[in-house]
Amino acid sequence: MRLSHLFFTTLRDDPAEAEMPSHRLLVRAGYVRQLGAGIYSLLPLGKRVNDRVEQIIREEQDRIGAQEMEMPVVHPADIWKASGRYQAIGPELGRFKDRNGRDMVLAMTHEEVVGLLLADVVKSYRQLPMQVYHFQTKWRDEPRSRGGLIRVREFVMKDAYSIDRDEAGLDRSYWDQHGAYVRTFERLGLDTIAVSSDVGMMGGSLAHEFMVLNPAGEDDLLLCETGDYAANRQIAVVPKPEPTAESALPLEEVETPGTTTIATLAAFLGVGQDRTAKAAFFVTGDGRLLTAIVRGDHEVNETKLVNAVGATGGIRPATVEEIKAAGMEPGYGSPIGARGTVVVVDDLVERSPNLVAGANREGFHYRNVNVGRDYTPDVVADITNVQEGAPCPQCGRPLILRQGIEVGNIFKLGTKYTDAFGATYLGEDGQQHPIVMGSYGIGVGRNVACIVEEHHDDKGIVWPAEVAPYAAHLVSIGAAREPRVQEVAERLHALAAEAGDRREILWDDRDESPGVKLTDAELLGMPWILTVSPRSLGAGGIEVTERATGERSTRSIEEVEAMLVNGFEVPTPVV
RNA sequence: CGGGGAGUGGCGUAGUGGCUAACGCACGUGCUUUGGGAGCACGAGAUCGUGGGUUCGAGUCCCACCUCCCCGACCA
Repeated sequence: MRLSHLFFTTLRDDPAEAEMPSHRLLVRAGYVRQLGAGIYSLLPLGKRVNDRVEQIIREEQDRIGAQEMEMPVVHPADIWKASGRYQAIGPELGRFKDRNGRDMVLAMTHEEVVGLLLADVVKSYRQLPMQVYHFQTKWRDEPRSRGGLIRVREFVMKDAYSIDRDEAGLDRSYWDQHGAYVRTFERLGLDTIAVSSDVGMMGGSLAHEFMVLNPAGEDDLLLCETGDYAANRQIAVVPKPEPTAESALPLEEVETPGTTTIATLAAFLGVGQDRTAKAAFFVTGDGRLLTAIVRGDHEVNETKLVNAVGATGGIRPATVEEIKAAGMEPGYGSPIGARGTVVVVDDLVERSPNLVAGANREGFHYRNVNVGRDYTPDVVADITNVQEGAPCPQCGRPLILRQGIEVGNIFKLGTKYTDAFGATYLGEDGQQHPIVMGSYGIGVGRNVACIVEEHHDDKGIVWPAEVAPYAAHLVSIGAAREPRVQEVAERLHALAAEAGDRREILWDDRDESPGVKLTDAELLGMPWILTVSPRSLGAGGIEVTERATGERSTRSIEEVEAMLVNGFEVPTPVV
């Protein structure tokens, strides 16, 4: 490809609104352009990287026997009503009406369509197991997109679905996908950690997220240095220390002016924060007021809270008015004397005697509050965040807290969607059985961004060879003075084009100064930079620079021709 | 949706009530230049986010709205 004809432009200045390196570099180097919040166009270079990433994902899906297909982006809303998600999911689900006034949906994912197809296609156990997948655009009207391609509203996802007879089959499919993911991310040049995760809106029984560690990541991960524990904080559970046994003391109201935070309260009373209980207030999608009680030195984990009370529509923080309407005083709140609220108590608080808690009166708290005696919980559950340094449940070493970006996930769905669509198969026993499903997602664009996050330097992008849009970047210098430069460049360019798509090179044939061309070559990030100039020809051929290391050497024209045809390096085969 | 910030040629910015809206980059033409973001000359390119208002006069002040970015609640 001749750069003079490539649909792109580079920017000398960093775009003002790009903060993450991947966003900044992909915009500056002319790979992507933004259309709106969380909506991006892929320019030709970006499209080629995207296609390379897709191809790697495709090869690893095919390797485990998954079959590629394609399902629509626009769905009749009926199928989402049938699964219950039309009602359960909020405004992030794109909805519109067609010309006949029928409710329609922009797909966020494709479990419903798969469930419906299974009911149609699968009749017998003889057809199972199977896996299908597709690359398709998803629309998720996120409350907030961010980080360039890291979190967008419209994106292409590889979503795969496993189709099994039973749990044992699902387990095999699940771990097949796990293996495929490990190989995929390795080939993409991404260091990932598989962490246990929440099943979220998908429903189901077991899930892992593949995470790339990145300080700008949106998920908090708890990791053990030995690698024997890795979990998303949303679901991480570690044993809690047993509170010291004490007999319950009489409830005592104390004046605690101006102590609306646990820190000020504990300091005022001269007790540890672990001897206090704090209340947090939320409202569920179906309008229930939740009063969550955790120890003062802990924080509420909203995912666990949602799961503890089965809040399908999610939760939001309660307003001051809502809290007061239940007879509680923000800043001095507790369930004591409250009414019309679901009291959810952390299991540690339930076991902890004689805590300080709010008196529901401005400026007052109670000492010696005991669960069961002074108020009655509706739900007792683990609803706290695991904190950094908590003991690893496997080996007891202190856990490390890191931020991660989710580049892929795998879910054991079970029969949620096949039940919804009556997808059953006739077993060997002559009976109908529900088909058991799993679902497996990888966000393509997010992976592109994460690759840049991991593979760049202060000059620009440094693509791993397998995903680079072109095999090499040819820079011709001084062609006006020396006709041979142009001849050699023409020949190399044509030779590479004939060698096939994966061998094609980008030739900067523009009439630009050497500085501009070399700087752009580094910004664009092809793994090899070939420089042809009167100087290089005088030295015996072509200067070959490895982008990642900066190592350069002069090779004869014949050597470079051989490289173009045979590849600069053989991609490491992944077993 | 809450909090913070920003909308001025393609990009980055200056301009905080007063003349024809300025600068750098990028872009076009010509000449020079050609191994690390070249030089000179000429040139094209802006409804200053939108609508209303205040004023003799608004990019600048006021109101409303829209959009984008960042921080929080959600997810590939």
